Amino acid sequence: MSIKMSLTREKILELGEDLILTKGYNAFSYQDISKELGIKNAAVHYYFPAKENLVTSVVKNNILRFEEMVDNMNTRMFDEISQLDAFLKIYAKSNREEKICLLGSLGPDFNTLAEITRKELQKMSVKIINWLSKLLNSGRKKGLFSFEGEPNTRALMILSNLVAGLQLARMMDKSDFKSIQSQILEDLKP
Amino acid sequence: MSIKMSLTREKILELGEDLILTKGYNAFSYQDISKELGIKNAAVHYYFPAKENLVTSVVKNNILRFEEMVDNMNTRMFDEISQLDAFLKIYAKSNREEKICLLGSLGPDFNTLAEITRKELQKMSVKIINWLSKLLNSGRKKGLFSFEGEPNTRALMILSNLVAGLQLARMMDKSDFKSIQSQILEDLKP
DNA sequence: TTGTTTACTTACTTGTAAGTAAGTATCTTT
DNA sequence: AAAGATACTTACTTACAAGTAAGTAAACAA
Repeated sequence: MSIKMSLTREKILELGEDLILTKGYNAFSYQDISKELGIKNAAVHYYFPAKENLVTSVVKNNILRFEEMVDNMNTRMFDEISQLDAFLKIYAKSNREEKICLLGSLGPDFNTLAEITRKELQKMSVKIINWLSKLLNSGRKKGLFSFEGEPNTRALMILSNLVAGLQLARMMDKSDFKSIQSQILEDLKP
Repeated sequence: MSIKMSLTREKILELGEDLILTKGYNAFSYQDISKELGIKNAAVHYYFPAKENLVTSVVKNNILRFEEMVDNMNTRMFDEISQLDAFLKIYAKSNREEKICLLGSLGPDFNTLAEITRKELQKMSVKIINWLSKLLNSGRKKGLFSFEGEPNTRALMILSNLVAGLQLARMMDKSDFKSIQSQILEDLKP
C-alpha cells in the first residue's frame, strides 16, 4: 500500500469495508458511499469500476493488514500467548464497534461473489487458519498451551468461535462475546 | 402449522428459506421465487405482502421446528448425548446440502432487518442457547459430559463452532466441518 | 506551451426490486 | 342461487442500483 493511494480512494475503501461489516455486501450501494463522502456516484466507479472490484480490494487490504500484524509480532518476538492475545483483541475491538469479522460477513454471501473475490476470501481464511495452527502447535510444544487433537482443527474451532461469536453478540448480547473470548484462553491453559 | 396452509404458501416458504440459506436475504428477490414456482410475482406478495413478512415467517417456522425436535426428543426420552448428537446432525446435513445455518445467514444482515424479524431471530438464538445450556449442564451432572466453565458459555462456544463452521466450510473445505463436529464431541468426553 | 494524465462531474441508460390496484375464476357458504 | 372468500393474474408504478460515455478543470511533464 501507501504507494499511489489517493485520499478519496482510501476513504472509499475504508467506508466500503465499514458498510460490508455493518450492513453486508448485498445491502449497500455506491450511493451510500458517494453521499457519505460528498462525491458523485461516478467518482466511486472511477476508482472501483464495479462493486466486485471494491470488495476484492477490501479483502486484499485485510490480508495485507493481517500479514503486517504477523510480521510485526514476529520482529518483536511476541510469544505464542501474546500473539493469540493480540489476535483476540482485534475481534474484541470489532465487537465494541458493533462490527463483525470480514470472513463472517462475506461467508454467507460467498455464492453471490465474483470468482476473484472468492479466491481472495479463500486465501484470507487459509492464511489465518495456517497461522493460527502453527501458533497453537508451537505454543503447545513449548508448554504454553494445552489442547487435544490436531492444531488445524483447534484453529478452526477458535476462529469459528470468534467469527460467529461476533454474529451472535450482534443478535443477542454484546457481552456474550467476552465470555467466549475468556473461555478460549481458559481452555488453552496448561 | 398445518392448520390452513396452502401448498403454494408452503412452497414459497420453503424456497424462501432455501434462498436465504444459499444466497442470503439481501441477494434474493421475489422474482427468484415466482420464476422457480411458475407463478406471478404478485402471487408471492399475496401470501407475503412484503419481504420482511416472508423472512419473519421463515424464522418463526425454524423456531417451531426446533421446538418440535426438542419435544420429540423429550417424549422419546433421549439422553443428553443422543440429543446433542441429533442437534449436530442437523448441521451436518446443512453442510452436505451446502447450506448454512439460519442464524449465521441472517446474523450479518441483522441491521437491515425489520424490528419484528430481529425479535424473532433473538427469540430463536435465546431458545437454542438456553436449551443447549441446560442439556450441557444436566449432561455434566450425570457424568456424561465433562467441560470447564459455565454451561451458557459452553453453549455459546458450541453454537458458534457450528454456525461459523458451516460458513468456513463454504469458503474453504467442506470437510472442515466434519473435523469441527468430531472435536466438539471429543472435547465433551469425560 | 502544448499534450497528457489525474480526478473527478454531468447526464444518461438499463435493469431489476418492491409493491400495489384492479380484475377474474373457482370454490364455499348461506 | 346469490354473496363472499380464496387464490391468484394483469398491468402497472416508483425507486433505486449498477454502470457508462463524454466532458472538464487542474496538475504535471516534455
